[in-house]
Amino acid sequence: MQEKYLPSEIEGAAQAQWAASQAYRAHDASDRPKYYCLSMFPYPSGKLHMGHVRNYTIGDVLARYHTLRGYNVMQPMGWDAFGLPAENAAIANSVPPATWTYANIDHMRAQLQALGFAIDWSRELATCKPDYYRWEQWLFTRLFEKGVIYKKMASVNWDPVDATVLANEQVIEGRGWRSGALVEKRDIPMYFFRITQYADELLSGLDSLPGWPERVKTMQANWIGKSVGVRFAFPYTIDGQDDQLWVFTTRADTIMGVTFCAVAAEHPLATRAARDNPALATFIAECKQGSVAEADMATMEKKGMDTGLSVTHPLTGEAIPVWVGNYVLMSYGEGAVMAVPAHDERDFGFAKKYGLPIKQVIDARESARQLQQAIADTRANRALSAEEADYAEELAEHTTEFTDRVWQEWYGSKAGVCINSGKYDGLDYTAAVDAIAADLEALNLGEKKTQFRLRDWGISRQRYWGCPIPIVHCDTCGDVPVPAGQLPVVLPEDVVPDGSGNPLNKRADFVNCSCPKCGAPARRETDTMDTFVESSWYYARYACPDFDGGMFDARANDWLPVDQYIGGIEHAILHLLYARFFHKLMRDEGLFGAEYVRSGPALSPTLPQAGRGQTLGPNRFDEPFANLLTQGMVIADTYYREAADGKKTWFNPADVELRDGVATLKSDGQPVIAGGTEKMSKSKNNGVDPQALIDQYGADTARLFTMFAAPPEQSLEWSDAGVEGAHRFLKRLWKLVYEHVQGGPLPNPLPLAGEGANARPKRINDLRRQLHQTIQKVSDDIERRKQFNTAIAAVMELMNALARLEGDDAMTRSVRQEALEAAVVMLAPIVPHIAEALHAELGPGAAMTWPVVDESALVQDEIELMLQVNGKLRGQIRVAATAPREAIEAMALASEAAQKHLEGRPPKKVVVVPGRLVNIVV
RNA sequence: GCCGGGAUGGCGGAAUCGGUAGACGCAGCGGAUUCAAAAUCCGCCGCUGGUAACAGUGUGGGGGUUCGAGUCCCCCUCCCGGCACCA
Repeated sequence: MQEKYLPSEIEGAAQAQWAASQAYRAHDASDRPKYYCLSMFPYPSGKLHMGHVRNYTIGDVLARYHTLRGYNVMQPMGWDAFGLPAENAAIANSVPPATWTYANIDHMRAQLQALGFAIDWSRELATCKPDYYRWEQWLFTRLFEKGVIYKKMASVNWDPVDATVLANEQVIEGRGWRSGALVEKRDIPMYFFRITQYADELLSGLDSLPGWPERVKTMQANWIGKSVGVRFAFPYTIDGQDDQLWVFTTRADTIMGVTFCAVAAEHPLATRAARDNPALATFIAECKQGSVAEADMATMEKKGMDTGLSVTHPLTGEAIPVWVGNYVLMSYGEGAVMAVPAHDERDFGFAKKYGLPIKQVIDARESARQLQQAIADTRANRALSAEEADYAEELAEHTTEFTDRVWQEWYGSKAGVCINSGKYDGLDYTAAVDAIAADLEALNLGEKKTQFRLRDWGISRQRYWGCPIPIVHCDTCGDVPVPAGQLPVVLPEDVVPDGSGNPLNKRADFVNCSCPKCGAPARRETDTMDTFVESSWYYARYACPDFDGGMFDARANDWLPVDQYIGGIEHAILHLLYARFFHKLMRDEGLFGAEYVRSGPALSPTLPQAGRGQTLGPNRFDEPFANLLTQGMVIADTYYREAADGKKTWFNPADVELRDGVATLKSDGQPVIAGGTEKMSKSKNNGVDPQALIDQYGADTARLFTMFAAPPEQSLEWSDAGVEGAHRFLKRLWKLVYEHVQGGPLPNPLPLAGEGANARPKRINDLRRQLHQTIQKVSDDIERRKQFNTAIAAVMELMNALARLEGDDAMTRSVRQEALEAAVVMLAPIVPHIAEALHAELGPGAAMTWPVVDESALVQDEIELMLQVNGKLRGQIRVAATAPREAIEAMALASEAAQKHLEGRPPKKVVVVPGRLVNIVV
């Protein structure tokens, strides 16, 4: 055995051996339970960044752990290869996006391989390849014919100078990123998926996902935003025509307080009013400026203008003025809202600004008063609990008078009763909504309706580098889907975009075609699909990436669902919701989950086992990802210098030297300014190149540090010193094994486990107890808690104890062998290369299996309890592990520490928490 | 603006079900080894007072529940993620 730990040597050898033996090939036919472990595939941006290293190491730890536990593991990898950055690179360097993308993929694949991930590379796929996206096009045509996909107008950001559609991130402070032109909203036709048709199932399905983080499920539920309300109309007559203005509200109980309506700038009423109102026309044009991003809409100043038109209140018959509001969106709901300034904060602000009337119709004070009366009655009978007293106090704050001067929280409360509302006076929220909905329905002017915040998914992109939408536009036949036999519609790869519109429009060879229905000359659709479409089904294609007879074969049934999905928290809503939606679409198309004909032996489905993570129930094809782990960002320090004109130059932390709290640039020795710790990014130049790390310390050190520095779900702060600490641990581990192996062969089997503990010295039993406690903890940390930093810390503690264990007798050497063997296997998921090398040195020939806990090693006769007096720690007592409560109490009271702090006072109460502490209350 | 998270020593973090706050690692300090340095090994290390024993104090800020709160409840501040065309 080598005395020195040489990472490059052992890592190269291990990787070569894994490749030669196809060690990580997932077997389609196996009698072992399957474990499908998937990390979100990367966008091939050029180089791997630390976020990737972290993501894929987490996945690899779980994959390797389950392999050691006897599962048939599949861990695939691929490329989310379509997208905007390739077009940006093309504009900057005049390279076709395809060329750039394929070069990046080759580079990043090599980097992933250097990190030693247990990936089945035979399943690799890239979404920009026709053999992948042809099935996306095929599914599109089926869904189009089924009506799941439809066409409608939608708003986009339009750059009038570059004559191109901009992504939201390309709009900076209302201007195009390259041209600097003021961005406008423009309506263009787009294809939409009817995701709203699945809204209910997407919402209720969250309940079948115990293996998902609660916060992700909450975010998705809020995003879907199911609300029950009333859709109703304000009738009006204009140009001698009777018509109706429809709105939706969740606060129908406040309908008697409507003092105006607001419509979107694009609403027909607004357009009609602007016809003979030039000022309004100008205002409407102004509303069309700016980006379509919701965050911008929500934070901008709320502006409006009177249309001069009015509609009739359906219940009171009053004339209600109609305003145009820049905050009302045509694409949301009806493009119009009723405004109740007294009970909606936004309406209140708007009314104040434009001097519109505010009419109170809800009195939350009344309900507060009733509750207070109830509390007073209770008080007369008994004392209030602390909780009740709190509540009473809170209620008291809600009894101030209504005033139209300042908004107060309780104005928006649903916990009130109607006032100033005629026949509805005195009704509470539910009763008022019911009564009002019934009256509107009787007038044929409204009904109760369930509405979702979720909108249909627009997938048309006016870009080149994406999956072509397989539609042909024919003058006579309309939009005709490309027949299956003519798929794929291949994207030409020799194109260099120039930033002004979609270059596909200029490609006659792509655009010109004949109608599949009538054969007449026709035009091919040049919009491509949202790249979220590709990432919505790739996980299923990994089961059968080589299948060219259809989207999936029977192997998809075997491997789905994904047992563990790992990716960034930034995907909590969009990607994960779209993938869940797609899964249901594909299920309903019978692509998996239905009856199928299989050839060859089947996989065993994942066995639900205690503590083995969550497994989906009987409907295992309803959801794509049984368990989800959302990892945090990788962040690092930033440093910059500011030029006279305020322009900042950012320096990479690797080029900065820190001494006595002063940061200087290594190259010139002059100081730089610390700019805080932020997400690693190109713009702040604070990225750490994983390659440099691998070159200097090896892949195992990079993996160990990223797993040790923080738990997966938190953000991870980069630290070069911390990396060295991780490397030092591996060197210590190597040395411990080296010194042990130098001692020569040991008896087989080791004389340790089972009975006879009494015959062994205490230091041996103590070490074995720690060893088996560590096995227990590490198993639980990896499998259930998915918290690897504490698992590593536990093994480090074990190694520290082992280093302190002295003696060269057979017993000591045996326990050392047992501990080292177990430690090496426990670390193997995290640092597989060194683990493999050390395992070979410790137990020649034997295959690695996860260590088993020896329960007998865990037994303890005596335990230590903390002793508190009035909740303050005052000492410890040692008691027999089996001591009864009374004996513990007596010992505690008799103890010196207790006597000292009791100062003769009699104990009022003694709290005994078994195995933990004793608290004496005086 | 709305939705979801987070805040613990000089630093990253631990404390899993309300029960010893600071495991493990980094940095720092002291020592061993060395001609010297690097590497390695050993010890100390929240803050305040004290030679010490010990005492007080301490988990972003304010209030509360409890024998006991980093953990639960209410209010506030700051930071981060998402907001439908970045992926």
